[in-house]
Amino acid sequence: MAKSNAPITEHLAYLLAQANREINRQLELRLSKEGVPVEQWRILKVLSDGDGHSMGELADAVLLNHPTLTKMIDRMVSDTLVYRVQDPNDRRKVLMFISDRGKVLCKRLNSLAVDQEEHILESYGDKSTSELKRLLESLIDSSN
Amino acid sequence: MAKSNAPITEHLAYLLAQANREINRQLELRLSKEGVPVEQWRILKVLSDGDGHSMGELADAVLLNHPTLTKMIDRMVSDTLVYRVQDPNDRRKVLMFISDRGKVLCKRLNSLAVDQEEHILESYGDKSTSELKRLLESLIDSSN
DNA sequence: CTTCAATTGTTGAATATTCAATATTTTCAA
DNA sequence: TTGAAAATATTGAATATTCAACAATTGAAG
Repeated sequence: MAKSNAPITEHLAYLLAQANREINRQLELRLSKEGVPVEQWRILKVLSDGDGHSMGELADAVLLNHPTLTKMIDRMVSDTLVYRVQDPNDRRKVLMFISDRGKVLCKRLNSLAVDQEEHILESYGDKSTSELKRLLESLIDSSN
Repeated sequence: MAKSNAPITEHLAYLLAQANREINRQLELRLSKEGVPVEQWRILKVLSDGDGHSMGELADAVLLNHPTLTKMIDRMVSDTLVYRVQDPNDRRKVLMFISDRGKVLCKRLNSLAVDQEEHILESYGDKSTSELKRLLESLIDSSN
């Protein structure tokens, strides 16, 4: 049974927030070399399969609320990293695509992100990393 | 070696963000019963040892930037959940204390938070939960 | 068919967060 | 002891996020 007087550092919610904050901060630092926020990297990465993704789909995938995504996409359209196309099959929907410029940027960002993953692998270890990933995936699964 | 074309769902940074978002959303939902944001629960919990904590210390502990914490504390002071005392030993510092009202509220919040932990234990399992906590702690350690 | 509910995306106002600058106090070296 | 640098917290302006309302389209029941 969980104790209600346990220090906050023993709560799973807190540990997740703390770990996320730290890892995200590191990634942010690397991506800032290209002046791109983490969320934009996520967007480019999801779109880099070349398919069209609706805003709703994209919002889920990149962990952003709809209005926040809309405004971020507005900026990225201005920067010609992505573009909107009305879905011909369902005209309520907007399909997002990555541009050539977006693809080029995404490649550079991917390599910065991989740098970080490798840095984590070094200091944290191969075994721990893959075990942690496995557990996180299963936690996410069990929460739906 | 990490692959730069790996889907975003294989990045540790992404899995952490996703898990954190989901668990935090659930906790938020429970705490909303008392109309309190997660960060305020963290603050009350840290202060509930009865000691005075400086703003800097508190900001670290509750994972908030200094200006954000200052403004949140302003609200909590208005609600008489906490109060400020100038540190007599170092007058640059402000020591934060929890009020009696804050303590009462904190108890109710703790039990909501424990509800959630127990819900996670049920659906995710005892073993996985403690193993995940262990790995998260060690990741955080290795990142400093 | 028509109408009403549901889905999808955007907007504007309200709210919250962040960045840079500031004020105060302490530390420490000259 | 003095003066410059560091540490601490707050403020205000700029930015970002969220909430609720909206517009457009589709789906589906009558």
